[in-house]
Amino acid sequence: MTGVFSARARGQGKSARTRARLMDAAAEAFARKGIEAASINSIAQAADVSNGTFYNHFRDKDELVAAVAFGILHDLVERIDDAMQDLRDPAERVCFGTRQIIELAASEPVWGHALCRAVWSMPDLRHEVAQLARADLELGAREGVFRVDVDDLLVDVFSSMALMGIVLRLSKEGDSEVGPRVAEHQLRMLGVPPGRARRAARRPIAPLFVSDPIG
Amino acid sequence: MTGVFSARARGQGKSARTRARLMDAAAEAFARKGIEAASINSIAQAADVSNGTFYNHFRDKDELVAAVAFGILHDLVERIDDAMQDLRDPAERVCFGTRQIIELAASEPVWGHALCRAVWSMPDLRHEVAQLARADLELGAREGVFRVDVDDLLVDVFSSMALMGIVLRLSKEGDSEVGPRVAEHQLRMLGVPPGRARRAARRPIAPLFVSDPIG
DNA sequence: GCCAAAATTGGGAACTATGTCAATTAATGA
DNA sequence: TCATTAATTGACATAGTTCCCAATTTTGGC
Repeated sequence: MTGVFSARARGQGKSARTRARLMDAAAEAFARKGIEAASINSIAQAADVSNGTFYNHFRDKDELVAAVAFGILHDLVERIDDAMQDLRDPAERVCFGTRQIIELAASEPVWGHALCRAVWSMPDLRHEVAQLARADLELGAREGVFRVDVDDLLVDVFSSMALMGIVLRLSKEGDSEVGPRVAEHQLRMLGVPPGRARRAARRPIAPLFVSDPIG
Repeated sequence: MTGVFSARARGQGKSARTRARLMDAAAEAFARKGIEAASINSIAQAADVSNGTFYNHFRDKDELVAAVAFGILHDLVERIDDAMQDLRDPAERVCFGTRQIIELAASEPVWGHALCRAVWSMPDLRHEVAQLARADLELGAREGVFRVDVDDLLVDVFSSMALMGIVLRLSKEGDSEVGPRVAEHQLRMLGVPPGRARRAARRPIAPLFVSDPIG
């Protein structure tokens, strides 16, 4: 069985395919033994390439972890986006997104942690994913529901709150209230009146079934 | 000259003093050659301790980096706290703290980055430092300036915003506006009316002279 | 206080993983 | 076909980590 990254890289150049093989092998190894315990050599071996080849595709292990984590995050975001088709209210969309990403990341601790670790070392990837929330923030601003200027800084600060939500959810400190409460704080920051923020953030949402982010 | 950590550990047990010596040697080596380039062996040697001893005090290099980074952060926070003696308004105190920590961390890129990375892997240390902001949040809530319940989650979310500020300030994306803008978003989240939040966050502040966080 | 047992700390050799590099092989295209 | 570029290889140097034993410190009963 060939993993998600290889599948996605089919038809692309050899370099992209080798890179994808490494990422699949890494995803498998990380999930099985944890990130620390999976050595680069074993990953390279599982991908049928030599140690040296690994370094043609990734600067170091951190970059590999980041690439895999963001790949999976991208999948999750797409899935959440699909599930949001019918939601029209920007406040509800924002809450739904934050709460789902927290729950999904929390349901896969290895990826949740990898993500939190990767986010800070790879500004470009972070930025790219953060922009996925941007559309909803701009929609809200246009409709006057959010009373802020939407720019890069706002998007990043907004994302950092969700990220902290993931960390709290993963650690024992947090329970299922984390998502709604983080979302509520986000809405308040965006200028939604407290009462309305509270109600929107606590509205029940259908849990998203997560088969297995790895493939 | 003996470093800050050793000075702080004077009078404590031998174990604590050895640990402090390692941290001082590490701080010095990190600042001089960068974190990557400073090997455990060279640090242990500089601390007059064998390689194996290092691992009696730290699980791995990351933990050492985190310990040093948090130690320095602690110093910075104390210094900021001193400079805030005269500020009585909770909103202004919060803004001052956030803006100063962003500027100070940004003035020491090595530590700024180390901190951002360490924060996510060391929940206990993160939590401890985050609590330093708690007093001001509670003061504001008591006085009715902040309209939120102050609890662990709020404190952590609040901290994550400042942390993102540090990251943005360190990367090229951010300029000197980062501090005020992050602080403004924090105040809005805390329930301060937008106009007042904006004014408080943009009030000029005296830059804190930073001699050298390392000692 | 004193001593023996237990726990912790220090030492350094052995081991494992990371990352580099010159040499080799595969792909491209004129 | 052959020249040029790109991708891969695996041995090697370096750094990180483990292990086990000796030395030291702490603990707890007397």
